[in-house]
Amino acid sequence: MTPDERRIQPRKQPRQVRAELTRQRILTAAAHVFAAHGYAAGTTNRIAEQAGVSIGSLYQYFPNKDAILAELLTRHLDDGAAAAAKIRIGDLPGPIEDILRLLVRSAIDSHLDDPQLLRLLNEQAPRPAELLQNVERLKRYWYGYLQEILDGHPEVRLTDTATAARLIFTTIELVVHQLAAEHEPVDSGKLEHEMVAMLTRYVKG
Amino acid sequence: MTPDERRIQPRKQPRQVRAELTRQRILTAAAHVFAAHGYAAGTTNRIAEQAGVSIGSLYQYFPNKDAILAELLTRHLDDGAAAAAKIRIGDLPGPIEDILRLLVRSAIDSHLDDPQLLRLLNEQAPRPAELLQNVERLKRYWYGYLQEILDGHPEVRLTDTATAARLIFTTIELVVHQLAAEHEPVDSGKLEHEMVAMLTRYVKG
DNA sequence: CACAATTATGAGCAAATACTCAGATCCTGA
DNA sequence: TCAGGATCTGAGTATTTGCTCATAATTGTG
Repeated sequence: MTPDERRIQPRKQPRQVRAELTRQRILTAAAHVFAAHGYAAGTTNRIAEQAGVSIGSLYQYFPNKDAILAELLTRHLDDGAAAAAKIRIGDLPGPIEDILRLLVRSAIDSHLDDPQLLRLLNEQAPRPAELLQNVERLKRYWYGYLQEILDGHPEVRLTDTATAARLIFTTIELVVHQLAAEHEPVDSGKLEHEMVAMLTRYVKG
Repeated sequence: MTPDERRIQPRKQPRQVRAELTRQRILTAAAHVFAAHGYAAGTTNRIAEQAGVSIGSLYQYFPNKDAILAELLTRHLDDGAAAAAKIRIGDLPGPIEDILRLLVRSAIDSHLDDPQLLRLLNEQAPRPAELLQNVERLKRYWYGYLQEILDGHPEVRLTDTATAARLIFTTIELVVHQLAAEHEPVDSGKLEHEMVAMLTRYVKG
């Protein structure tokens, strides 16, 4: 076990239901606290308190504060991967607009429940190297996947599909996060409509 | 002087050149340190050290850590306002593509020098209320300004120009930041080209 | 030069906070 | 039922860090 892993791996595997419940309560509480106070001000004691659990219990399942955030981030990444897999199923051509709409909607859906937290994960988290690699890997996967779609779709008229793929992915990710978390959030229907319009017109040339 | 102001106002006005130099060195150092370590881990002592100045001197010109970041953010906002003003001068119609290119290029330019720091300012900074209002105000200004352009330009075919303005502004801001700061930054020429293409096709319907 | 104002210094304080550990409590299997 | 393992507790520790203040050095001025 490398020192880096030790920073993230759970200290103890829960063996009773009670323990697993505690773990979940801690994670839920952490999500709330981080979203409300930010990472630095989201203290471990505060998390424990919000979870209705002693600080000692918290450290029985998470070796340090980073690990808690890491777990939250991992979950989000898994969700992203699942979304990617789901979309791949409906791979058969179909209008490019529909594909883009799927992507946009999936982003909106997965970030509508707790936009504050997701922005935090995306931006404010001090990520250990191992996790950064995961993020990087998933992002690369998406870039490649998107480029494949663009390259293979008859409606698409783009020369630089590599740059386009990065642009599209980043636009969806960031803009949805931002506009959904803003002081006066945009109507998600309008957002979807305009965003899909923008991307569709873009790729169709 | 309200307590809120006291948190931001410089403690002392420099009266000798030496003092102004010190102030500048502190700000430059802070930009480096914040960009390299993030806000929380960018300690005041580290900033002072990087500036080659004692910690006491730092606190002679900045009442607290937030004030340093606030100054950096204010500068950035001022740059943004200046860019807006400059663009307004060339207001006369012209192809919408040129206008959009101006916006995109201005964003790229202003964030190419220190993308790390600028992302930080945008996202990670714990902002005192007063500053948040400034950010909010400038953003609103941009939204309104962009919508005006869209509404008044003959080439533009959009129904929901309000949402479109928010979408365009946010896209430019965030995507430029992100892609310029990414592990393998995009070529800024390509980025400009694709981004302008996307926005232009969008607004032209 | 003298002397006051300005600027610089940095050891150290107070507060915050991540994290530990020795012991109490609870659960389960035989 | 009950022993032993699993889980929980929370006061306390070690460390970090924003910030102060008494003192020293430097600069402008008459």
